[in-house]
Amino acid sequence: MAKAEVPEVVVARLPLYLRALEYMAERGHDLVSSSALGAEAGVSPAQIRKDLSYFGEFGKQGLGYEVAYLRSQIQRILQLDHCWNMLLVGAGALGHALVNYRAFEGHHYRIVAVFDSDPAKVGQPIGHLVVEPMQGLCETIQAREVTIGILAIPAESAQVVAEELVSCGIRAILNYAPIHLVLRPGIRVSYLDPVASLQSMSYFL
Amino acid sequence: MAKAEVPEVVVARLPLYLRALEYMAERGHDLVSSSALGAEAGVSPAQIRKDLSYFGEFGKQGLGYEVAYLRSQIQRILQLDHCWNMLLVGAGALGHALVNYRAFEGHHYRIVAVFDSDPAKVGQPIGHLVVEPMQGLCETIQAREVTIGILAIPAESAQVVAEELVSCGIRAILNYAPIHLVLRPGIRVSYLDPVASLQSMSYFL
DNA sequence: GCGTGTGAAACAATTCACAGCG
DNA sequence: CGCTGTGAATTGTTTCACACGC
Repeated sequence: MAKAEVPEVVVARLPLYLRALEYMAERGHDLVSSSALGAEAGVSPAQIRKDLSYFGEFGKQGLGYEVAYLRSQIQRILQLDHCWNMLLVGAGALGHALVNYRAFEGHHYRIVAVFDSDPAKVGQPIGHLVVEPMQGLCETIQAREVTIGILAIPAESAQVVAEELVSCGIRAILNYAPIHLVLRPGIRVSYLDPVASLQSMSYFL
Repeated sequence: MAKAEVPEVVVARLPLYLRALEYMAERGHDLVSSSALGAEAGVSPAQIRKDLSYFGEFGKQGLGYEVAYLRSQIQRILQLDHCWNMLLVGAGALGHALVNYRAFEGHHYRIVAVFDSDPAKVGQPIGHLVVEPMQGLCETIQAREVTIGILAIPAESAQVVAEELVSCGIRAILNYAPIHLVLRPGIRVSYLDPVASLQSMSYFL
């Protein structure tokens, strides 16, 4: 079976499977069962099979899944067959870490420009890029076909900047600012807030 | 009603409410309704009321919630009334950003030591700390009552280091390495992987 | 009237268990 | 025989809707 409404949780797990498959490929595995993949990804075998069944039939009964094939199929489903251009707002310590983060390149994501509202930071080199002033935002987004914005700025300015990104054509935002963004429907936002993660763990300690 | 099994999703939302309450307090709000809080936190009013009802009755009928009171109650529930000592492993660009991240201090989390296996990095200053060699890990954890470990290291070494942390008494891990950690039950792990977040957004673009 | 707190209803996600195929 | 793919059963989560108190 293919198509139909795919729950978001299912989509959110596909990257975990992909990651696990990459490690198994490195280790030279050709075939993998849903149990083995589950052990590697931290998910139950039944869940893996159910999740994959939303998108098609990728396994061989009695054998398991071909690592290389399943990997390429998940990449296709997640639209990872081309490189995504991203733009970063915020040239602080986190911004530096993100520009220098190697895993983006290895996974077809590329930060093509860095912006900051602080005039003192504009012009400074950061990795292979140079910090640009906010005025150039829209032009860069449109000229370089940037679809994803990364916010590494304080919560105070995040909403305003996010709106600006969206008005320029950005369709997804990776938000490191600890604030909920209110944007028009259809715009995807992912939140990465270490404090929130820590706080929910604190409950269980 | 108090106690009973609280679902993890509920606990995971409390930090969002707390964050929203902090902003409302800054803006001078004394009272807030579940709808207003929901708008700020990106959650439905009914859900907020249901979530809070797992822990007690915090609101006033016809009025809403007292911002300061609800805030203090959620802090209490999440055990944020004392400071949590954390330890960081990995003195790369991300490690630097984390040590200099101001929001930790403002929320009763504190990185008390940084470790790295690279001899070239040991001894280097990073923020107000100095990078230490891995041998000192256990001693620091026990001497300084460190309960949370942060992994900002490559995936290859994350499992081994995580096991070491756990064997020294760490009870929660904030994991930036893109790999699923297998640890004994009771150890909490939060995963923060920007690539995984980006990949699941890519599906919808 | 307004907004909380909460059972009951609706909906969603996960696990079970087994037919079917290599 | 082993392991996938999948309906059915179970379990979990969210929304509804209304009694109750301010």
